[in-house]
Amino acid sequence: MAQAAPRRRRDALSKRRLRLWLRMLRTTKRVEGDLRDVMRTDHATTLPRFDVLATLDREDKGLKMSELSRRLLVSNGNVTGIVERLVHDGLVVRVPIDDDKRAMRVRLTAKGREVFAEMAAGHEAVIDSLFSDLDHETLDALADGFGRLKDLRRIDDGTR
Amino acid sequence: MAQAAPRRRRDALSKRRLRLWLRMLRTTKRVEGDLRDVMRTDHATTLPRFDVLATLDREDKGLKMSELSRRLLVSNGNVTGIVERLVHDGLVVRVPIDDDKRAMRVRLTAKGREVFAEMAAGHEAVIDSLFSDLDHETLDALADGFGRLKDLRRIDDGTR
DNA sequence: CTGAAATATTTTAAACTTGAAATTTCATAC
DNA sequence: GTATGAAATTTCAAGTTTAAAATATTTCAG
Repeated sequence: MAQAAPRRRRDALSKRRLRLWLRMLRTTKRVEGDLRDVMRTDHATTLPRFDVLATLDREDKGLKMSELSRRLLVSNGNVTGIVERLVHDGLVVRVPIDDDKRAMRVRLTAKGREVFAEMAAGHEAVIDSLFSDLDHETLDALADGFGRLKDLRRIDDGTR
Repeated sequence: MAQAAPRRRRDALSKRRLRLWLRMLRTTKRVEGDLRDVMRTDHATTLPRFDVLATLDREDKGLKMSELSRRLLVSNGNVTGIVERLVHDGLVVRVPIDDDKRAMRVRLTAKGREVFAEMAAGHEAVIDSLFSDLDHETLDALADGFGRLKDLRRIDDGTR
Protein backbone atom coordinates (compact mmCIF):
# COMPACT_ATOMS: atom_id res chain seq x y z
CA MET A 1 0.00 0.00 0.00
CA ALA A 2 1.31 3.44 -0.86
CA GLN A 3 2.51 5.19 2.27
CA ALA A 4 1.79 8.90 2.75
CA ALA A 5 4.89 11.03 2.53
CA PRO A 6 6.48 11.86 5.89
CA ARG A 7 5.19 15.02 7.54
CA ARG A 8 8.48 16.85 7.06
CA ARG A 9 8.58 16.22 3.36
CA ARG A 10 4.94 17.19 2.87
CA ASP A 11 5.40 20.52 4.56
CA ALA A 12 8.34 21.30 2.35
CA LEU A 13 6.30 20.54 -0.73
CA SER A 14 3.53 22.74 0.58
CA LYS A 15 5.97 25.59 1.03
CA ARG A 16 7.30 25.17 -2.47
CA ARG A 17 3.81 25.29 -3.92
CA LEU A 18 3.07 28.45 -2.01
CA ARG A 19 6.31 30.03 -3.12
CA LEU A 20 5.64 29.10 -6.72
CA TRP A 21 2.16 30.57 -6.55
CA LEU A 22 3.54 33.84 -5.23
CA ARG A 23 6.06 33.93 -8.01
CA MET A 24 3.42 33.21 -10.61
CA LEU A 25 1.24 35.95 -9.20
CA ARG A 26 4.04 38.50 -9.23
CA THR A 27 5.08 37.55 -12.73
CA THR A 28 1.54 37.87 -14.01
CA LYS A 29 1.14 41.23 -12.32
CA ARG A 30 4.32 42.53 -13.88
CA VAL A 31 3.36 41.50 -17.37
CA GLU A 32 -0.04 43.07 -16.83
CA GLY A 33 1.67 46.23 -15.66
CA ASP A 34 3.71 46.46 -18.84
CA LEU A 35 0.63 45.82 -20.93
CA ARG A 36 -1.30 48.45 -19.03
CA ASP A 37 1.48 50.97 -19.66
CA VAL A 38 1.41 50.39 -23.40
CA MET A 39 -2.37 50.59 -23.52
CA ARG A 40 -2.40 53.86 -21.65
CA THR A 41 0.62 55.46 -23.30
CA ASP A 42 0.25 54.34 -26.88
CA HIS A 43 -3.47 53.70 -27.21
CA ALA A 44 -5.17 55.89 -24.59
CA THR A 45 -7.13 52.96 -23.25
CA THR A 46 -7.14 50.41 -20.46
CA LEU A 47 -6.40 46.72 -20.17
CA PRO A 48 -10.00 45.67 -19.33
CA ARG A 49 -11.29 47.49 -22.41
CA PHE A 50 -8.64 45.77 -24.50
CA ASP A 51 -9.58 42.39 -23.07
CA VAL A 52 -13.20 42.83 -24.06
CA LEU A 53 -12.30 43.97 -27.56
CA ALA A 54 -9.90 41.06 -27.96
CA THR A 55 -12.55 38.57 -26.97
CA LEU A 56 -15.08 40.08 -29.34
CA ASP A 57 -12.61 40.28 -32.20
CA ARG A 58 -12.59 36.48 -32.45
CA GLU A 59 -16.37 36.33 -32.79
CA ASP A 60 -17.87 37.83 -35.90
CA LYS A 61 -21.38 37.24 -34.65
CA GLY A 62 -20.67 38.81 -31.30
CA LEU A 63 -21.16 37.40 -27.83
CA LYS A 64 -23.84 37.57 -25.20
CA MET A 65 -22.97 39.51 -22.06
CA SER A 66 -22.90 36.32 -20.04
CA GLU A 67 -20.56 34.63 -22.53
CA LEU A 68 -18.27 37.62 -22.32
CA SER A 69 -18.10 37.60 -18.55
CA ARG A 70 -17.59 33.83 -18.50
CA ARG A 71 -14.70 33.98 -20.91
CA LEU A 72 -13.06 36.91 -19.19
CA LEU A 73 -13.56 35.38 -15.75
CA VAL A 74 -15.14 38.52 -14.42
CA SER A 75 -18.56 39.24 -12.96
CA ASN A 76 -21.60 40.13 -15.05
CA GLY A 77 -21.90 43.57 -13.57
CA ASN A 78 -18.35 44.27 -14.47
CA VAL A 79 -18.90 43.61 -18.15
CA THR A 80 -21.97 45.83 -18.14
CA GLY A 81 -19.89 48.87 -17.24
CA ILE A 82 -17.04 48.25 -19.61
CA VAL A 83 -19.31 47.53 -22.57
CA GLU A 84 -21.27 50.68 -21.73
CA ARG A 85 -18.14 52.74 -22.15
CA LEU A 86 -17.11 50.93 -25.31
CA VAL A 87 -20.53 51.61 -26.79
CA HIS A 88 -20.13 55.25 -25.86
CA ASP A 89 -16.81 55.29 -27.70
CA GLY A 90 -18.39 53.70 -30.77
CA LEU A 91 -16.18 50.60 -30.67
CA VAL A 92 -18.97 48.18 -29.91
CA VAL A 93 -22.72 47.78 -30.45
CA ARG A 94 -25.42 45.91 -28.57
CA VAL A 95 -27.74 43.94 -30.79
CA PRO A 96 -31.00 42.55 -29.37
CA ILE A 97 -31.55 38.83 -29.89
CA ASP A 98 -34.80 37.88 -31.56
CA ASP A 99 -35.40 34.59 -29.78
CA ASP A 100 -34.66 35.93 -26.32
CA LYS A 101 -35.62 39.37 -25.18
CA ARG A 102 -33.52 39.04 -22.04
CA ALA A 103 -30.22 38.74 -23.85
CA MET A 104 -28.08 41.07 -25.90
CA ARG A 105 -25.35 40.30 -28.36
CA VAL A 106 -22.31 42.55 -28.24
CA ARG A 107 -20.34 43.04 -31.42
CA LEU A 108 -17.40 45.09 -32.63
CA THR A 109 -18.12 47.97 -34.97
CA ALA A 110 -15.94 48.59 -38.01
CA LYS A 111 -14.20 51.28 -36.02
CA GLY A 112 -13.86 48.83 -33.15
CA ARG A 113 -12.08 46.30 -35.34
CA GLU A 114 -9.82 48.97 -36.70
CA VAL A 115 -8.86 50.39 -33.34
CA PHE A 116 -8.43 46.92 -31.88
CA ALA A 117 -6.01 45.90 -34.64
CA GLU A 118 -3.68 48.71 -33.61
CA MET A 119 -3.95 47.87 -29.95
CA ALA A 120 -3.33 44.21 -30.67
CA ALA A 121 -0.10 45.04 -32.44
CA GLY A 122 1.12 46.95 -29.40
CA HIS A 123 -0.01 44.16 -27.11
CA GLU A 124 1.72 41.49 -29.15
CA ALA A 125 4.92 43.50 -29.23
CA VAL A 126 5.02 43.63 -25.44
CA ILE A 127 4.40 39.90 -25.05
CA ASP A 128 6.88 39.10 -27.78
CA SER A 129 9.48 41.14 -26.02
CA LEU A 130 8.85 39.82 -22.51
CA PHE A 131 8.65 36.21 -23.66
CA SER A 132 11.47 36.40 -26.17
CA ASP A 133 13.81 34.18 -24.17
CA LEU A 134 11.33 31.31 -23.98
CA ASP A 135 11.96 28.63 -26.57
CA HIS A 136 9.48 25.98 -27.61
CA GLU A 137 10.47 23.55 -24.88
CA THR A 138 9.98 26.14 -22.17
CA LEU A 139 6.66 27.18 -23.62
CA ASP A 140 5.62 23.54 -23.59
CA ALA A 141 6.80 23.06 -20.04
CA LEU A 142 4.84 26.05 -18.81
CA ALA A 143 1.67 25.16 -20.67
CA ASP A 144 1.95 21.64 -19.34
CA GLY A 145 2.47 22.90 -15.80
CA PHE A 146 -0.61 25.10 -15.98
CA GLY A 147 -2.56 22.17 -17.30
CA ARG A 148 -1.82 20.22 -14.15
CA LEU A 149 -3.41 22.74 -11.84
CA LYS A 150 -6.52 21.26 -10.28
CA ASP A 151 -10.07 22.34 -10.85
CA LEU A 152 -9.02 24.86 -13.41
CA ARG A 153 -10.42 22.67 -16.12
CA ARG A 154 -13.85 22.75 -14.53
CA ILE A 155 -15.13 25.33 -16.94
CA ASP A 156 -14.35 24.75 -20.57
CA ASP A 157 -14.61 27.93 -22.58
CA GLY A 158 -14.38 26.16 -25.91
CA THR A 159 -11.09 27.80 -26.82
CA ARG A 160 -8.80 25.61 -28.84
CA MET B 1 26.60 34.59 -38.95
CA ALA B 2 23.38 33.57 -37.21
CA GLN B 3 20.47 33.92 -39.57
CA ALA B 4 17.17 35.24 -38.26
CA ALA B 5 14.44 32.63 -38.20
CA PRO B 6 12.19 32.64 -41.28
CA ARG B 7 9.16 34.90 -41.04
CA ARG B 8 6.77 31.98 -40.92
CA ARG B 9 8.45 30.37 -38.01
CA ARG B 10 8.75 33.61 -36.10
CA ASP B 11 5.08 34.37 -36.39
CA ALA B 12 4.21 30.94 -35.09
CA LEU B 13 6.44 31.48 -32.08
CA SER B 14 4.79 34.82 -31.49
CA LYS B 15 1.39 33.18 -31.52
CA ARG B 16 2.49 30.54 -29.08
CA ARG B 17 3.80 33.15 -26.69
CA LEU B 18 0.54 35.02 -26.85
CA ARG B 19 -1.44 31.86 -26.29
CA LEU B 20 0.70 30.92 -23.32
CA TRP B 21 0.30 34.36 -21.81
CA LEU B 22 -3.47 34.09 -22.09
CA ARG B 23 -3.39 30.71 -20.46
CA MET B 24 -1.18 31.98 -17.67
CA LEU B 25 -3.49 34.92 -17.11
CA ARG B 26 -6.57 32.73 -16.95
CA THR B 27 -4.91 30.26 -14.63
CA THR B 28 -3.82 33.01 -12.29
CA LYS B 29 -7.30 34.51 -12.30
CA ARG B 30 -8.87 31.19 -11.43
CA VAL B 31 -6.56 30.56 -8.53
CA GLU B 32 -7.22 34.08 -7.32
CA GLY B 33 -10.93 33.43 -7.62
CA ASP B 34 -10.70 30.35 -5.42
CA LEU B 35 -8.61 32.24 -2.89
CA ARG B 36 -11.06 35.12 -2.89
CA ASP B 37 -13.91 32.70 -2.24
CA VAL B 38 -12.20 31.21 0.80
CA MET B 39 -11.29 34.60 2.15
CA ARG B 40 -14.86 35.83 1.86
CA THR B 41 -16.62 32.66 2.94
CA ASP B 42 -14.37 31.42 5.72
CA HIS B 43 -12.68 34.59 6.93
CA ALA B 44 -15.00 37.46 6.06
CA THR B 45 -12.21 39.37 4.37
CA THR B 46 -10.78 40.14 0.96
CA LEU B 47 -7.71 39.05 -0.96
CA PRO B 48 -6.03 42.49 -0.98
CA ARG B 49 -6.35 42.68 2.79
CA PHE B 50 -4.87 39.22 3.10
CA ASP B 51 -2.00 40.16 0.82
CA VAL B 52 -1.08 43.13 2.97
CA LEU B 53 -1.25 41.09 6.17
CA ALA B 54 0.84 38.33 4.60
CA THR B 55 3.52 40.79 3.59
CA LEU B 56 3.60 42.36 7.04
CA ASP B 57 3.64 39.00 8.80
CA ARG B 58 7.15 38.34 7.52
CA GLU B 59 8.45 41.62 8.94
CA ASP B 60 8.49 41.97 12.69
CA LYS B 61 9.61 45.57 12.48
CA GLY B 62 6.92 46.45 9.97
CA LEU B 63 7.26 48.08 6.59
CA LYS B 64 7.01 51.58 5.23
CA MET B 65 4.03 52.31 3.03
CA SER B 66 6.27 52.59 -0.01
CA GLU B 67 7.92 49.25 0.74
CA LEU B 68 4.51 47.67 1.02
CA SER B 69 3.29 49.01 -2.29
CA ARG B 70 6.54 48.06 -4.01
CA ARG B 71 6.38 44.47 -2.78
CA LEU B 72 2.73 44.07 -3.62
CA LEU B 73 3.18 45.67 -7.03
CA VAL B 74 0.35 48.09 -6.44
CA SER B 75 0.22 51.87 -6.31
CA ASN B 76 0.89 53.92 -3.19
CA GLY B 77 -2.62 55.26 -3.02
CA ASN B 78 -3.96 51.78 -3.08
CA VAL B 79 -2.06 50.73 0.01
CA THR B 80 -3.24 53.85 1.83
CA GLY B 81 -6.86 52.74 1.60
CA ILE B 82 -6.34 49.12 2.52
CA VAL B 83 -4.12 49.93 5.49
CA GLU B 84 -6.71 52.47 6.63
CA ARG B 85 -9.32 49.73 6.82
CA LEU B 86 -6.95 47.31 8.50
CA VAL B 87 -6.14 49.94 11.12
CA HIS B 88 -9.84 50.46 11.64
CA ASP B 89 -10.23 46.72 12.20
CA GLY B 90 -7.38 46.72 14.69
CA LEU B 91 -5.22 44.33 12.69
CA VAL B 92 -2.47 46.80 11.96
CA VAL B 93 -0.90 49.92 13.44
CA ARG B 94 0.96 52.85 11.93
CA VAL B 95 4.09 53.83 13.79
CA PRO B 96 5.80 57.16 13.04
CA ILE B 97 9.49 56.92 12.19
CA ASP B 98 11.82 59.07 14.26
CA ASP B 99 14.39 59.84 11.58
CA ASP B 100 11.88 60.72 8.91
CA LYS B 101 8.68 62.57 9.59
CA ARG B 102 7.38 61.82 6.11
CA ALA B 103 7.32 58.08 6.54
CA MET B 104 5.24 55.66 8.55
CA ARG B 105 5.95 52.09 9.52
CA VAL B 106 3.02 49.70 9.33
CA ARG B 107 3.04 46.72 11.67
CA LEU B 108 0.73 43.88 12.60
CA THR B 109 -0.93 44.01 15.98
CA ALA B 110 -1.15 40.91 18.16
CA LYS B 111 -4.70 40.49 16.97
CA GLY B 112 -3.49 40.99 13.42
CA ARG B 113 -1.00 38.15 13.75
CA GLU B 114 -3.62 35.93 15.27
CA VAL B 115 -6.22 36.60 12.62
CA PHE B 116 -3.68 36.28 9.87
CA ALA B 117 -2.54 32.86 11.08
CA GLU B 118 -6.06 31.54 10.57
CA MET B 119 -6.37 33.12 7.15
CA ALA B 120 -3.00 31.76 6.14
CA ALA B 121 -4.10 28.24 6.97
CA GLY B 122 -7.11 28.60 4.70
CA HIS B 123 -5.00 30.14 1.99
CA GLU B 124 -2.41 27.40 2.16
CA ALA B 125 -5.10 24.73 2.01
CA VAL B 126 -6.43 26.16 -1.25
CA ILE B 127 -3.00 26.37 -2.86
CA ASP B 128 -2.10 22.92 -1.58
CA SER B 129 -5.22 21.54 -3.12
CA LEU B 130 -4.94 23.30 -6.48
CA PHE B 131 -1.25 22.52 -6.85
CA SER B 132 -1.41 19.00 -5.47
CA ASP B 133 -0.68 17.34 -8.81
CA LEU B 134 2.56 19.25 -9.32
CA ASP B 135 5.62 17.29 -8.35
CA HIS B 136 9.05 18.73 -7.72
CA GLU B 137 10.11 18.58 -11.34
CA THR B 138 7.05 20.44 -12.50
CA LEU B 139 7.49 23.04 -9.79
CA ASP B 140 11.08 23.48 -10.94
CA ALA B 141 10.07 23.74 -14.56
CA LEU B 142 7.50 26.42 -13.83
CA ALA B 143 9.76 28.45 -11.59
CA ASP B 144 12.47 28.23 -14.21
CA GLY B 145 10.08 29.33 -16.92
CA PHE B 146 8.96 32.36 -14.93
CA GLY B 147 12.59 33.21 -14.34
CA ARG B 148 13.16 33.49 -18.06
CA LEU B 149 10.61 36.21 -18.56
CA LYS B 150 12.32 39.45 -19.53
CA ASP B 151 12.56 42.57 -17.47
CA LEU B 152 10.81 40.95 -14.58
CA ARG B 153 14.04 40.85 -12.67
CA ARG B 154 14.38 44.61 -12.90
CA ILE B 155 13.13 45.17 -9.40
CA ASP B 156 14.57 42.95 -6.73
CA ASP B 157 12.42 42.85 -3.64
CA GLY B 158 15.01 41.04 -1.58
CA THR B 159 12.79 38.00 -1.10
CA ARG B 160 14.66 34.76 -1.00
C1' DC C 1 22.10 78.90 4.88
C1' DT C 2 19.03 78.47 0.59
C1' DG C 3 16.67 76.75 -2.95
C1' DA C 4 16.08 72.90 -6.09
C1' DA C 5 15.51 68.14 -6.59
C1' DA C 6 14.31 63.88 -4.50
C1' DT C 7 11.51 61.08 -1.35
C1' DA C 8 7.33 59.43 1.25
C1' DT C 9 2.90 59.76 1.47
C1' DT C 10 -1.99 61.26 0.80
C1' DT C 11 -5.59 62.93 -1.93
C1' DT C 12 -8.46 62.88 -5.84
C1' DA C 13 -11.14 61.47 -9.84
C1' DA C 14 -12.22 57.98 -12.75
C1' DA C 15 -12.48 53.38 -13.68
C1' DC C 16 -12.67 48.65 -12.43
C1' DT C 17 -14.38 44.74 -9.62
C1' DT C 18 -17.09 41.98 -6.79
C1' DG C 19 -21.18 39.77 -4.81
C1' DA C 20 -25.78 40.26 -3.86
C1' DA C 21 -30.29 41.94 -4.85
C1' DA C 22 -33.64 43.28 -8.24
C1' DT C 23 -35.75 43.00 -12.84
C1' DT C 24 -37.27 40.98 -16.83
C1' DT C 25 -38.04 37.16 -19.71
C1' DC C 26 -38.12 32.28 -20.66
C1' DA C 27 -39.24 27.34 -19.98
C1' DT C 28 -42.05 23.97 -18.24
C1' DA C 29 -44.58 21.18 -15.08
C1' DC C 30 -49.12 20.92 -13.69
C1' DG D 1 -53.18 28.81 -18.94
C1' DT D 2 -50.50 29.55 -14.65
C1' DA D 3 -47.18 29.44 -11.24
C1' DT D 4 -42.66 28.39 -10.33
C1' DG D 5 -38.07 28.20 -11.01
C1' DA D 6 -34.21 29.12 -14.18
C1' DA D 7 -31.68 32.33 -17.00
C1' DA D 8 -29.80 36.98 -18.70
C1' DT D 9 -28.89 41.12 -17.39
C1' DT D 10 -28.69 45.44 -14.64
C1' DT D 11 -28.38 47.88 -10.46
C1' DC D 12 -26.22 48.80 -6.25
C1' DA D 13 -22.98 49.41 -2.42
C1' DA D 14 -18.59 48.64 -0.94
C1' DG D 15 -14.08 48.06 -1.98
C1' DT D 16 -10.03 47.98 -4.95
C1' DT D 17 -6.97 50.10 -8.32
C1' DT D 18 -4.65 53.36 -11.01
C1' DA D 19 -2.35 57.61 -12.43
C1' DA D 20 -1.77 62.15 -11.52
C1' DA D 21 -1.68 66.08 -8.55
C1' DA D 22 -0.87 67.87 -4.04
C1' DT D 23 1.60 67.98 0.49
C1' DA D 24 5.18 67.54 3.50
C1' DT D 25 9.82 66.48 4.55
C1' DT D 26 14.54 65.48 3.52
C1' DT D 27 18.81 65.98 0.99
C1' DC D 28 22.30 68.30 -0.94
C1' DA D 29 24.71 71.39 -4.20
C1' DG D 30 26.42 75.83 -4.10
